[in-house]
Amino acid sequence: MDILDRDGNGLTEREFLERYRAGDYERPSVAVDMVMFTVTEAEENNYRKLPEKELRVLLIQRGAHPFLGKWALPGGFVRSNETTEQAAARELYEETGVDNVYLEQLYTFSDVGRDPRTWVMSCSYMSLINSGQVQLKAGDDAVGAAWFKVSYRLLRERKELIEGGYVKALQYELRLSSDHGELTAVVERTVTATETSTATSYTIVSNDGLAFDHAKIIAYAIERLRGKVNYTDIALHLMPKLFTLTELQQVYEVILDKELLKAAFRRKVADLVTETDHYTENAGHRPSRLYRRRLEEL
Amino acid sequence: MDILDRDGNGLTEREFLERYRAGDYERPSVAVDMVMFTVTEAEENNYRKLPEKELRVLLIQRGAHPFLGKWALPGGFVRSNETTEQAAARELYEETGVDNVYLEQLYTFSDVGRDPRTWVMSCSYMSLINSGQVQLKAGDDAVGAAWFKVSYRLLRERKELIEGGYVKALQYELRLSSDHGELTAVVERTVTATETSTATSYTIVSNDGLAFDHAKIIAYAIERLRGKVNYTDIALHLMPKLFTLTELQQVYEVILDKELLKAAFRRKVADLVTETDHYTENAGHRPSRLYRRRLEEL
DNA sequence: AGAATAGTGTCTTTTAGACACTATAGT
DNA sequence: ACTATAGTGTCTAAAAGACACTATTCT
Repeated sequence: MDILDRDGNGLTEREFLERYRAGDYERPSVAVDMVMFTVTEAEENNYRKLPEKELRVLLIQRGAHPFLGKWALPGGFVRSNETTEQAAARELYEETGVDNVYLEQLYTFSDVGRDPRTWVMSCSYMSLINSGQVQLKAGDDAVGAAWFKVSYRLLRERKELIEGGYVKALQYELRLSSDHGELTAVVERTVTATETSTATSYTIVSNDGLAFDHAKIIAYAIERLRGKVNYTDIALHLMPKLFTLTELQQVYEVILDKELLKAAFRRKVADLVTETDHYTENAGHRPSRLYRRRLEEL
Repeated sequence: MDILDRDGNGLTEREFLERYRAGDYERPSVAVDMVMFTVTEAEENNYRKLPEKELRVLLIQRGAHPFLGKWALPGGFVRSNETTEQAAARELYEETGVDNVYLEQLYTFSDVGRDPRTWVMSCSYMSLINSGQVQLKAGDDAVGAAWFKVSYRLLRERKELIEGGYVKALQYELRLSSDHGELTAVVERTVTATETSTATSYTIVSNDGLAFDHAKIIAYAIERLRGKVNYTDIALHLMPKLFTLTELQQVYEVILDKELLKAAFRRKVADLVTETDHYTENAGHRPSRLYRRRLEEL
């Protein structure tokens, strides 16, 4: 054994690890919180009109303190024999029974006091579930879970010059609605730029009905989703196996909260999809070709 | 007090919290690991030639087990009265004496066994420090810290069709060099796409000289940096207060490891910078206008 | 003078935006 | 026949790529 492998106490790594005892300093609990998105269709009474798409997020009504009765993101604590990713997949499966869906780590929230019980950090994940994979049990009150329709809009914009830089504060209104009522929160994203730094922080300005700092996490997830929609095929994970280009466009529109031009949209997604020989039937208009997500690489 | 505010045990939230005792389930330690980038200039013997820029990352040689003698990212444990962000800023200041620099959370790594001592998650941060802010003490062996030149290149690419999808594996060679020698690692990014999901994972294929899973963290940071350079002003945080457009272009080139066209580059960064009335002097050629980062919003 | 970089003009190619036109099943 | 959507063609505007040309200082 080389002398260089021994530390200041003359121990080898193996000896060191055998003797190692975790210190007594305080450790946080680490939870995963899941922002699970799906897209659903509103009912449409006109037989030939297409139903409108809605972006929805799953929330669970808390049956215990703290935030008793408030709505929270599904989540749970990470166990010592799993990664945060595995914990997220586990929670996802327990909550919705779905497996093998798009899952992406978002951000680790660690504000002091974000959980009134004890020191808890939240490692948040976003998952995209296609509407076919999970059946929405409307009014399934038993489990206290519901899919809330998402609206996230710029409310106010403030720009201020400070010494050697500027502060830009954007307030967004987050509105979540379901049969169980409507939850509203205002989340502010503040960008502080100085000579040498740029820092972005999120704060909850007002919050009616959401537990913990979950308004912030949902806002962060929506922003990530909106950002990625434009340069990845992420939105395709929200589609069923077969879909029309108009349906896909509707999903883009509901995510971005913005209307898109048909011709330009079709050019843009052309190489994200593969056409099939199937068509829609029994609509009150010209049938539409069905596509699927392109899996062969370009 | 409304009856609805009481939980199954008849407790109000205040009563619940007063009685709350953290459970005995195991908790992880949470560390922050800092990927600190800066750009330095190589010496140039020809008086009229511009010195080449180099992207560098700060590493610390471990003086204790585990990974005794290996190089690691600076970092430390998060304390219960601070956020991960504050812990990151604290580590940054302790390590380099700089303050008020660009800081961005990257990803939380939680692989089981990533730290042989105990259960440790790493919340990683990237910081960009302008070369003027921190003086590189070359050969300052006392603290066991050194700035390593970064090279990160695609080594191998493998694509494979699997049942209902494909797997794409990209191997990158990470090469870090300084007066203290050269460290090399190969990191693989694997994208697994199926009908309903797309998952990306990183693995360390080989590793010579880096501690823990830090090769993975550095690779992740470089990819984030490369991605953001194209659509944000992030690279400007690596510049001194005054700089020429050619210097800025060199920084872009060293980050992207790719040559850029001058005219196109200047158009692209035009509204990220503000021109000043100052010029470089005593170069063996035409003087160059100096710019600073644009802080007034567009 | 000549080396080396600074800075601009302009042509081409690509991409995005805008909008109009044609096509077609189903009641 | 008419409604509502499907799908394409084409013009324009903006952005990116390519390259050549002129400008300027210091040794």
